[in-house]
Amino acid sequence: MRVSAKADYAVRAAIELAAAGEGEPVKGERLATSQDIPLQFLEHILLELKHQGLVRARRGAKGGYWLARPAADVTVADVVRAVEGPIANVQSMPPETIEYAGNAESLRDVWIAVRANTRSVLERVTLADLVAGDLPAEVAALAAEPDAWAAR
Amino acid sequence: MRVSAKADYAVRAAIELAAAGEGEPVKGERLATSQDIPLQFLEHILLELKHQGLVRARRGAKGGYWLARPAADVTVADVVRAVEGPIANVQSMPPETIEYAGNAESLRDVWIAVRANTRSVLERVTLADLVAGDLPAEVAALAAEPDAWAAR
DNA sequence: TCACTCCCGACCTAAAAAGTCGAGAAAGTC
DNA sequence: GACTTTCTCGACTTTTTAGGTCGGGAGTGA
Repeated sequence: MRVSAKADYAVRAAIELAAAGEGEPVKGERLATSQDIPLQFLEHILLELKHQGLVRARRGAKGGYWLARPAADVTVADVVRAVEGPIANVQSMPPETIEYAGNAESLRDVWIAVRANTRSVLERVTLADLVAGDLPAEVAALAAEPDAWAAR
Repeated sequence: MRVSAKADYAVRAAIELAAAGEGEPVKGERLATSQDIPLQFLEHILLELKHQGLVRARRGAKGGYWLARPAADVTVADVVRAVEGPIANVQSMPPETIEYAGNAESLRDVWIAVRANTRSVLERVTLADLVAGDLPAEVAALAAEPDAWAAR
């Protein structure tokens, strides 16, 4: 039940790319320093994002990375999935494929519900939202609940 | 973004205990076979549940495990937290303690929202609900969405 | 051609996940 | 009181994942 450093890094790097806009490519090094991410690790992450078609890149002087799509069309879920694969698995199996014995039958529905609820946040927030600091109402409402900030 | 085998095992074992009712203690071996969990691993899990006050146990012939509280008072979140600690962390830090640089500032709110949404499912479902196969309306509704079953 | 920057496989280390072993300690039974 | 049963619990192992590092190669622009 946790978000890996890799996924967190990936989203932050993507946010920086979104913030940079359509202008010129951003160098890996600048992404690394502005978000305080180990450069060589970040390069691998950016490469994965590129392979997944989220990011484009050019080498050489004036090279760097940029978003393949408008920031408003890229959700946090897209970025997380690009580096982590499918969201919210149980024992590294997607919940809908698991068979539970007898009494535990309904447990599957619980994991499904958790996944659905997770997606509903991650698929709704775009990189453009994040850069603007203006999250979708439903998400903002969740984060505004004082109880949501309690450590548990 | 995944549920560990341990947490899954713990919940399933707890469900079996809930299903057994207030009668006599259930042996570890029976829990292991009915839910197909490696016995010795399960014993460690049950011990943790005991240490967290969720379960009680007695040794010897006629010994076994039982729930310390009524099944309707034990949520899935209680069980998961007993074996995994706090739910939904980023880089093993609770999201509310993380500082994000500049453009990524709002990302924290996203992780907070994800956690809140996860809790809202796990804290609402009790072991009694699971045994009855009758989940709370909000959770059942989430699991009923056809889209929730799509692998992603 | 040269400096720059991404590309990418190989490698590494530490920690976590998942599970096993074996001795011991309480509880009930005969 | 011996015996059996069942939980207790620390130590150990094994496998996988997380989170990196290294170093060469290859495309790009000046």
